[in-house]
Amino acid sequence: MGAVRTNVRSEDKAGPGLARRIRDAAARLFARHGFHGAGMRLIAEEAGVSIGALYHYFPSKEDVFMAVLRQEYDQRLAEAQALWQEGTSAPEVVRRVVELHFASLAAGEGGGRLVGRAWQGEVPTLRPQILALREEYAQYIARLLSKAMARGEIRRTHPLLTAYALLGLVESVTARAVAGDAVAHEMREEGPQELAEIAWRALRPDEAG
Amino acid sequence: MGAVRTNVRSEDKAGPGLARRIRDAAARLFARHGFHGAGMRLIAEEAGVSIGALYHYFPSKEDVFMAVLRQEYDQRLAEAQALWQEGTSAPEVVRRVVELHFASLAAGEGGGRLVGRAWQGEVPTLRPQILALREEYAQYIARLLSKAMARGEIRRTHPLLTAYALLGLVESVTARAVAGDAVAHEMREEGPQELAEIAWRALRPDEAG
Amino acid sequence: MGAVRTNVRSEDKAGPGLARRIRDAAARLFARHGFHGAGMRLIAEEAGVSIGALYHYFPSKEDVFMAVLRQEYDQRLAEAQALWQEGTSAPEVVRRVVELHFASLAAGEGGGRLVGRAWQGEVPTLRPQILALREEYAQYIARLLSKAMARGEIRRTHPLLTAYALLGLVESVTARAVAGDAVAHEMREEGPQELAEIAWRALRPDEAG
Amino acid sequence: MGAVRTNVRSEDKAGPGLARRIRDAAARLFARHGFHGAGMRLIAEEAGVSIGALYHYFPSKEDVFMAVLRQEYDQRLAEAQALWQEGTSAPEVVRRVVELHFASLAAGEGGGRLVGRAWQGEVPTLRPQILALREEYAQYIARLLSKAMARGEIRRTHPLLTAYALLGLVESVTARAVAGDAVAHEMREEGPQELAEIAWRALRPDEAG
DNA sequence: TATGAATGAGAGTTCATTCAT
DNA sequence: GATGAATGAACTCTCATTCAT
Repeated sequence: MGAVRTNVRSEDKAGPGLARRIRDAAARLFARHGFHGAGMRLIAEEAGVSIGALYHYFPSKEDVFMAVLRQEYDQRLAEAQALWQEGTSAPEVVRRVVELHFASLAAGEGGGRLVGRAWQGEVPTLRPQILALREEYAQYIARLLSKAMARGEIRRTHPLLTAYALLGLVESVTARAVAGDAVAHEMREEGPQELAEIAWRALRPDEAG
Repeated sequence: MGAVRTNVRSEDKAGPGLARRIRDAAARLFARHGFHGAGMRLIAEEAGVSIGALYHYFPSKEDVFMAVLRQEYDQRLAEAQALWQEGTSAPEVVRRVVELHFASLAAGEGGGRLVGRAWQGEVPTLRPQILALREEYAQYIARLLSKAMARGEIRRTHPLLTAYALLGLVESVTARAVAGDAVAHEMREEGPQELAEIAWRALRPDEAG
Repeated sequence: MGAVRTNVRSEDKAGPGLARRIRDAAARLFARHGFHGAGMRLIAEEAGVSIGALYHYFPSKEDVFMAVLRQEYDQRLAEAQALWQEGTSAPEVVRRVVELHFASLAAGEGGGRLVGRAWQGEVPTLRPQILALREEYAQYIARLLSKAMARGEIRRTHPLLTAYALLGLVESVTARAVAGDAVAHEMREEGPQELAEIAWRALRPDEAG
Repeated sequence: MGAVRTNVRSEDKAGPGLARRIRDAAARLFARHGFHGAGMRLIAEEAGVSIGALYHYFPSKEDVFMAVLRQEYDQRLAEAQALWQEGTSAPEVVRRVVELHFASLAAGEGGGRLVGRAWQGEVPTLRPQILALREEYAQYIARLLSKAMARGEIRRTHPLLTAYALLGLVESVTARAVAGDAVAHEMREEGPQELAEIAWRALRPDEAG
């Protein structure tokens, strides 16, 4: 600490100047080359700082990685929270969850891809923390599902399990959709609707009317 | 084709026994430590061969990795092929796809986890090949779905997209289910049924007589 | 001269208190971790000052080290000077030199060990200065020996050589005596007497009436 | 191991070619620059091998250092053992111990100086092992002293303590004697005789005839 | 005076790969 | 076929030091 203090007003974590620049640079490089492909030297260069500065703000490479990942999930959570609050109901909620997640994953170079990529393997040491991050996100969605179930708007399922299912559903398709071929293009077009449809059908209550 | 031929590969490729021993050792170590965590020295030791021998059978580490991955997918495909052929019908097919995939991923230490882990990231250089491997598997499932659609047993969707969705669905839940906590236990218990239910509801034809 | 003046240095050099605090902290850390084991950051923390302050008082780490060492030798000289002055005679002088040196080296954590440790190696750049410091101390003892020789109280030897011999004698045994085992305990008990005996026998005049 | 095997006939440890070359190069550099001053890169260059080779033979820098030190002590022990065996008696034994130790320390650049330098501090982690090495040497001398005591050729003292005293005596004077000035020259000339005289007087039995 | 963010050379170590045997 | 000694680029990380404030 100390490093991160300096002026407390901007965004959230990783403070003002350098720390943010480092984190953003790292996000790009981790997304592009993976954890092991992006060396500290490379990150420092991309951020335009010295290696020393890098270690001034983050105790280790793993900390840089986790900071990046945390920021990505925080952002995703914030976006998700911003979406409802009003009384939007069932099918709409599901559709929005799917579309939002899809959009944020498919979006370009940023750390977005990291989320779809890093939640397993890669850095064995970090696994518990990474899974915890993902769990936080999944649980937020699970809570939304629970409320909808309580209101009878979707059928009763295991909420957390269903949340993970929805995330995986979207991530898997997105991963295919970012490739460069014709099929990928097709998927980017139809993906959100098809997935929303799938999700909604999976969750809608039985039509026992 | 291609899909059906693949499980032959693992026979003729595996050489006189040494190649197979190496590949199996590598499968264990990659699954346990990831691509970068498992060094060539370690693999050689685990396989009980010299480094020289290792390089005699595989030109590079990446080749070892791809051989492992190919073998895993081949095995998965073979299992999938073994399941139907007879006239099993729609909900049953879906259920079996889900359960099989779930089982093979959740199964302990083996290369199973590799499949759920490596399809993204980790080794950027290998991405195209890894995605191609996954595509092959996805396309096999897509073909199954297409046939079912043709017979009117499930509703019409984008088959490949749907296949990816199903894979992601299962993988995501499995990844959570292999953790050690109570929730994980719960998911391992309920996972297959819940997921099969989700999948079937997502795919079943509209009940409009 | 020189020898007598030195213990004044530690007063005027130590500045307004901060310099002294730094030097004392450094003494502890150098003694505990060696020159390379004690970083400037660590010293600053132990002293409760900023790195900036540290560099305000000492141009470099080597200067901190030399200041510590100088202070240790000054203190040792001061103690030595305080001991005689009156007409204590030969065997007593020898005994006291040995005991004093032994005691100050064996004394716990303080900079004492530094003296027994740093007079060789560790920081090649500083060797000349460290040897000079040691020489000053040795020469003080050599002068004492010379006087005793002049009075015929001890036999004639090369005074400086003999002084070094006495220092080494004590340091070597002390170094062994600070270990934690039973032998070390034994040596701490018997060390001073045995060494004093050895030294006295080595130096006493031939008994030829 | 494996590396060290290859052809088992030469000297003792550190086998045939590279390992020996590395160790000798390291001995020179550690003696000249101290443990921290001699980097692995430098050692590799001095030995004319790659860094990889260096790590092929020694697991870590500390191992290189200990190998060097062990070799020095082994050599010293071997020399010591070679000297008597016949029935040389008391004053001669003492003189030889002193002279031998003096000679081997004063001898040029080799690892000789290391022994006089490294037995304290420098690498805190290695202290126990270094002290153990020194202890082994001291105990050998202590055994010689014990035998002489048993035969009544020298007076009864604490043998190990006395051994350490003798070593320190010589080392301290040697350290001064390797400097370049006139006094050093003087000490190199008179050192052995003066020290032998000191040692003999310290140890000879009381003349109670 | 006093601070601590910033620097960057250099540290020890790893590891995929080569090649003479 | 099979070995493993040898390579060296690249890695993460440390630390004495500087300097704008």
